[in-house]
Amino acid sequence: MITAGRQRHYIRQIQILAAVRRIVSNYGLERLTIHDIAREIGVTEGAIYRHFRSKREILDYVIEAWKETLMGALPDVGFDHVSPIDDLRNSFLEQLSDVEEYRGLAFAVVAESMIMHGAGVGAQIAGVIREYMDRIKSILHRGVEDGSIRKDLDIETSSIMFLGLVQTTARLWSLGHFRDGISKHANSAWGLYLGAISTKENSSPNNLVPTMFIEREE
Amino acid sequence: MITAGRQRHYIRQIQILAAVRRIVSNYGLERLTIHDIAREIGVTEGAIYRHFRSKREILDYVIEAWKETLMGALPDVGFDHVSPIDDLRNSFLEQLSDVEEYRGLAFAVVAESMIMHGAGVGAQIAGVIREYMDRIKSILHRGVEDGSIRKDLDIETSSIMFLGLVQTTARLWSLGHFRDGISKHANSAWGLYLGAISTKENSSPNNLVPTMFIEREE
DNA sequence: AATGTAAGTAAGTCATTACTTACAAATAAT
DNA sequence: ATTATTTGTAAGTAATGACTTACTTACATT
Repeated sequence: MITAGRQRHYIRQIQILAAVRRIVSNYGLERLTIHDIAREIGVTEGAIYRHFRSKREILDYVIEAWKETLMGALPDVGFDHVSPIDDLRNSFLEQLSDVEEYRGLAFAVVAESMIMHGAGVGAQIAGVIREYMDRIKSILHRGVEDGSIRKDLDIETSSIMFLGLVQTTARLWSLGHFRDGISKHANSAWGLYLGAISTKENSSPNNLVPTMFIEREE
Repeated sequence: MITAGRQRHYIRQIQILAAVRRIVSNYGLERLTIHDIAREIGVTEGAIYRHFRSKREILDYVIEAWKETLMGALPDVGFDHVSPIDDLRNSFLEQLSDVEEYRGLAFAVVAESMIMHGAGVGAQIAGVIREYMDRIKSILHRGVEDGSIRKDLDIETSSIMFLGLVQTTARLWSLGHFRDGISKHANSAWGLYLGAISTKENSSPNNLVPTMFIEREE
């Protein structure tokens, strides 16, 4: 993407964010260099430093954006109107649709691998994941209370299974493991998970349609 | 670890493998440099090149070792003596005990993040994972045939869930998400998975003890 | 004991990377 | 219209990383 001429500060920041996503998706973290980010936008290295003081600051920005996407797929705290099961299903499908949209690698996967890079970034991402898991757990608790989720479950384990199913589906898809779209698998995966956690009554798989395909800039 | 004096070729290769594990576990892929590998063993950089022609060759060796560990946790093909459910449970628990043993990061997790590093290594690891998944799927098929696993399951999805549960448990543990040992979670996780895939009769969770703790060098 | 080889070292080369600096042009403010 | 500020470039620097080279030392074999 070549962007002629000057651009405003906040525009460039967003362009840099998009460039980071594209580079990591297509070539991996190895090629995530200031040089390549600059080239992707059509600008020189120095220009990048007009908008971020350091590479680390760029990563902070990227992680922050990822966090918002991730947490945005969850219902707001204190919003008990919708059933916990529906909340979980919506979050599940929305996250996987995000993956498909960013075609290549979801931020979930990208961030995941950033964990291995330097203590600072890793700890930051671990924190986001912890926050996310806490929210999942609280939804599961609500489900236990209203009787839609089995009492005898270990909530911790159930939340891990949730995250694991999302991440692994995303990763395998990004590795080219699936031919067709991700949504077919998303539905089947949700059915499986639902069967594992729900009280017997509502465990009727294969009646689900992906609904939450939200718009996003590229 | 400082190793005085000369060592034989194959000894050094194993030491290098161990050094790679330790470095990645403790400091991440960023610090996986020839310099640091050499220092870890107590030797100079040049010496490393007596035993491997390139860094890539070291990674190949590491991936090969990881593949053997991974596949070694699965039953041999054509070995139908043990029930499919038991096969899966053994593989599941063995893998998680591997994680605990290498305290810090299992190879499963390490390899996972290597995916993001250069097309070559990524493709290689993707291949190993594909092979692994095929084996899991064939075990699941056997279970469907002998009636211990539900007919109505999507095998692909079920295998993803299996991998996801292992990897995510491993990753969260390595991120310091759990205080106590991993085995408690391993049992609870297996119970949850078993409940999701097995025909109703045998779904009795919480009656499992981790059995497969195999010895391994450090 | 002599000799060939395997294993090791010290000191490089060369490419790359994050970041800086001195200066120029575009845009906004007065 | 003049000035100040923002955004950009060209050309660096210092550090680092993979890999090489010329030379040395330990060791096994005959």
